[in-house]
Amino acid sequence: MISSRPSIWAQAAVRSGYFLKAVHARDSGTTERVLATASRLFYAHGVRAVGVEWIVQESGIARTSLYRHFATKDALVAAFLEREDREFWTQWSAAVRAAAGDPVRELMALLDWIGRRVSRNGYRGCPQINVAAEFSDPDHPARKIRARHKAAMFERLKAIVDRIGAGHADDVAHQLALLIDGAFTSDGRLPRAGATRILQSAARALLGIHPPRGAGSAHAKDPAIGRSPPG
Amino acid sequence: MISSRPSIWAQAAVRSGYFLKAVHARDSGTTERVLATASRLFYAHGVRAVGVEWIVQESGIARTSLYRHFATKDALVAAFLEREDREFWTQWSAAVRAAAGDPVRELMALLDWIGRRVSRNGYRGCPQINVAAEFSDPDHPARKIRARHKAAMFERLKAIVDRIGAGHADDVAHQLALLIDGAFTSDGRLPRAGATRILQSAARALLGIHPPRGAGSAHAKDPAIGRSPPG
DNA sequence: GAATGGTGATACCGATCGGTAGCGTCGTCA
DNA sequence: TGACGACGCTACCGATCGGTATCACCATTC
Repeated sequence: MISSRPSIWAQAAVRSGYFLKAVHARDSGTTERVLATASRLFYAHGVRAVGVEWIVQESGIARTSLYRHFATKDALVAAFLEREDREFWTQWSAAVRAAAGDPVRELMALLDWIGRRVSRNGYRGCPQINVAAEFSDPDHPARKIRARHKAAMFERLKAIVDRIGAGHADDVAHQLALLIDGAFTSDGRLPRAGATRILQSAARALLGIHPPRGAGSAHAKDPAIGRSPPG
Repeated sequence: MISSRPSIWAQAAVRSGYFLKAVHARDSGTTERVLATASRLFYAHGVRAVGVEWIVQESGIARTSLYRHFATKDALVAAFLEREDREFWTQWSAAVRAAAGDPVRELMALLDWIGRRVSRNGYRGCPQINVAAEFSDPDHPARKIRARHKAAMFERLKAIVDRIGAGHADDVAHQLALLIDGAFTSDGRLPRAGATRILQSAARALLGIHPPRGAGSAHAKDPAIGRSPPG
């Protein structure tokens, strides 16, 4: 591989959701099986470290069937990231919902969720960041999905900061995004069970909010939402 | 590649600086040529995306010579990260030196340097983070070098925060590290020429420091230090 | 002038890469 | 019962992977 991958993504990606082949009517969970296995391996080991044969072995689906559902390995990679993106926002929304109405509490609930997320066993960072770093072509689907994902995160943070009414909302939203992306790449460096505290107190400082008079850490009331996938 | 790489790093790495073969007396810059080329390609495209043949072509050094200086490709990867580590701290120290004595000004100078660093053309994130993400084996040299690098960064930040005398020094140091790692992965999302402002104002908020009365952004006086490599 | 040692060129190794062809099987539906 | 579609299996493709063996060349050193 002497040169970087050519920019053929743009044309091809136009069709049905980043190369995902049309799902056939009688499909019985094969697409899901392949995608679930590939997602797990891609996240745990990195995209380029996982060969198609490995996915075939682990999923129990035939190589030929895999290629009936995903035109190329890159299509599988794109589907992985799209799926992570969807699940991430689902959980984000759920975290916020518990505190809906009060933007400060929403933000705290969000950071509590992220703090727990990055402290999980097997957490290996944000898949969007990790995978995008493996490809240098700016037109590669992974790069585009990451860009969209991170732009969406900024917009959501910006909306919360706007509702809180702090000054320099753009800068503060960027600062919150830096904190969160930093947490994603922290790789277990944050103290055990301290990630949430560190994130929340940082956010309060950035927003100029004094911590509640009583207890030290002020968690969101609702500790639920603790499902799995990475982010 | 069905299974992850075996953990053979530990034993082998004992010898001379992560696999780097003994440099021969009459060596005339060949090691440097290879390492410089490999570093550039690894950083720009990712380690697994760059084959040895590519490095051979770009460097103009024979494949056999390359393997006389580096026992394996992984040795080259480790040497790349070690070198990035050294250059990073050299520049870090230089950035701090301009404001030596006043820890707040040191921190501001540091963040100014980082803000400019991540805004450079061709900046593609922190090589330690990027490369470590490509390997799942915790014993891989890349993982260990990253861990050491990031631990060192925390310690340096902690020392500055201690000198400033803010409360919760550990938490604040972690928060600064999150900001910086977040900036490293920001991939051009921060506003043009605004990275430094955003980092510095965040740091002041975290430290409870009011911005200087006069101008809005309060850069470190000394805009020098602008050399190249990534971080 | 011989020994030494770093270099380059070529040719090769086995393994794995992403991806495909061909064929047989089985379940569903008309 | 026959067509159809999803699937598994085997075997294969050319390309590239990381790494090595061999040998000739050339500069330095004694």
